[in-house]
Amino acid sequence: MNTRSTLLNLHAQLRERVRQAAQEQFNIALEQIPLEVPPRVELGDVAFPIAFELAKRIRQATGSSRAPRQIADILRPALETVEGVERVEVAGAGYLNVFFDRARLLAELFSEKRSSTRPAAEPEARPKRIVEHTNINPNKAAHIGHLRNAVLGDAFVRILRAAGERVEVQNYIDNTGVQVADTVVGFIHLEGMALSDVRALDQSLPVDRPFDYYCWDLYARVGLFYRNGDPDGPEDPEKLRLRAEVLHAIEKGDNEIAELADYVSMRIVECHLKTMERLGIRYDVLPRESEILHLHFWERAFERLKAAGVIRYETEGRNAGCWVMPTDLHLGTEEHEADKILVRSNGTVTYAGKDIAYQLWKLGLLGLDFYYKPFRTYPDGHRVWVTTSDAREHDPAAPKFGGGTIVYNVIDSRQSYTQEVVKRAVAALAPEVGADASVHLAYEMVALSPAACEELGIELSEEDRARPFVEMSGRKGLGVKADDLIDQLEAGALGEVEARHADLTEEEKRAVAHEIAVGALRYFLLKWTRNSVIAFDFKEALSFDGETGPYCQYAAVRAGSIFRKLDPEVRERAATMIEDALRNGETADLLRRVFASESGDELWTLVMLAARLEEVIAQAATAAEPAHLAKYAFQLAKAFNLFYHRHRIIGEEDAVKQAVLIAIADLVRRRLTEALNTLGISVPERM
RNA sequence: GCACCCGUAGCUCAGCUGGAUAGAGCGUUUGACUUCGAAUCAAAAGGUCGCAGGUUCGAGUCCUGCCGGGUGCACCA
Repeated sequence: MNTRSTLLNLHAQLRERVRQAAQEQFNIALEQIPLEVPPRVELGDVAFPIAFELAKRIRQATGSSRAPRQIADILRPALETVEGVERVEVAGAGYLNVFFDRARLLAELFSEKRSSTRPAAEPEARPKRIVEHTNINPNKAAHIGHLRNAVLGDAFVRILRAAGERVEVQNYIDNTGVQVADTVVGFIHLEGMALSDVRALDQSLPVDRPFDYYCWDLYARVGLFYRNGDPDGPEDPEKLRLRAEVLHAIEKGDNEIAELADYVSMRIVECHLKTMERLGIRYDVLPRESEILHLHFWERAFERLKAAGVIRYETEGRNAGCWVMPTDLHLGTEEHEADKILVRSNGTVTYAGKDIAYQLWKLGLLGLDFYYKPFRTYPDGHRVWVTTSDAREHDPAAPKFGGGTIVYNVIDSRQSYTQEVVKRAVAALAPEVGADASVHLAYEMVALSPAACEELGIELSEEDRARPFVEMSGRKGLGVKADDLIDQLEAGALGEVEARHADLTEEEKRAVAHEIAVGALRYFLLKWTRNSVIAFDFKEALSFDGETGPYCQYAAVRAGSIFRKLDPEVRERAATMIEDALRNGETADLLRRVFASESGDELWTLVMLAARLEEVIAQAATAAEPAHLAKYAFQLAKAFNLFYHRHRIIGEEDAVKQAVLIAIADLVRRRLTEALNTLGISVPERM
């Protein structure tokens, strides 16, 4: 188990007392004891609205009614004797409001010197969770929609790890799909290139227009090519035949086209990983679709699906000759079939089928495994592995991948239906594992605001202009490339840094600008909840003011600068005094006096907010919603900025008050930094 | 047609398993740098939480029905 924080411990004790008291006083067994934070600090630090619930239960059990306030009064003594509680009040219609011993709690929180290195006790012993994210088709440069996926997935990974979980990160590579085929069609039929030509071209490209950028444009040209130059025209069956040929050759393998496709796709994967590393996003393993095919994962899954009666062969009707999985997810109509086709009448498997096989492997239910070889090593030594179907290439040093207890798939909510099919198929094959082991971590798309389209020089129809957003389209080359956006953010941040810190070296300035750019971008993508469509707007995304990453970073930097300038002796004396309050009642009384003063409530509110970090991380992990943590980080930064504005720490003359201010600033600095790190945002020394 | 998601301040969005007087950012108006950094802070204005019922001691939150918007329902991935 993870080391419990001071605050969570107190919560647990209070809940237990409520449970006992309800049992002893009213003979009622409570399953859940809701605990809430009162709207204002004058109403206490935590509140239990449990008397209302008990009033109802007592009436149901005995027929006699008791006033909630009276019930709360009876429960009160049980809470008052908990260590760390100063007093308990009954308020409103029957709330039990608990007030903590501020001096004691501050001292305890201050002494938790663990910050970001807090060891989650033996995560190795925890059941493995797998998070799959990024999953970009390897045929063109990444755009901001892909970034939302990767940043969301990566933040979630960090949140799980902060909560003490063991996590494996996978990035699925669809290297044999239609989109790769399209780019390959471009090289062969539009450019007239063979593998050697593509290699030479790749070598000759300028750094600011690398291979993935080239393919971005080429892919858009292929889209036009299929439609004979008219973006809104019909697709030409003759041209589509070229795609089918290429796709077939890729799937078959062991030929020149497949080699070309392999070069293109893996070069693009390299580009994607480079882009993602700019944002601090890394992976453990890259499972590839080519291996799912060549190592016959599908055949194994197919046999089991047939044996279990999960799928059936259609002999008549529209789906004659296909293997389908019946579903009741929606009703079938003339236009739409209710059943999901897994094997086409020509014998080939659909995406959903392959995904079922892959999901079974991820859960350790398939009974087959990939071979693995190293793909690349990050500067700190962390290695990413890629799958291979060639046993001779297998590196025995490879860790054991797959076999997760819970698998989170970070995938666009537009794929909810397919994900539901996959989940149900797995649950039908392995009822002991069930549907809950497969989690679709769905999120809404990133679209473009009309203003963003204008800035990109995209012509909008009357109709589109009236809409709140316009969907991006890789096929049309319509979108904001990830690296372009990061470049713009870095340029903007560099300008701000230069204006403030002319004394830094070029290298230092660029490093700080990079941290700010990453902070801005990651926060921008995380501040929205998952089911909110992001209408991308340049002005908003490039802003460093208001609810942004740099705002949060700035608060932490200011806190840091206090400690850079604070006399170490003063700091040491303050720490000694605060810790002494844990043992010495007189010292504790001195601290209590500070909290009882005019600004006491305001100071305490900040302490309680900072104390809530673990709770928020746990909640973000359970809800799989990093936005909760992002909102919290902003709230904490905002509260700190207010504190910073109202109190002079270094110049404070009252030694006791100064000690309290120092302890609070230190606590908030540590908590804010940890919250930001858990979102993948670092805090520079200066900015 | 069916399924899922969303309607909260001028705009963009929060609102944890139902809880006390519905909150932020942007924008608007007005103030605060001789101070540990103004990428900051403060104040003002801004709301029938889409509409109508229901459950509950209590509903922005849960249920039903409408209205409005988005997405999906491929022998694409």
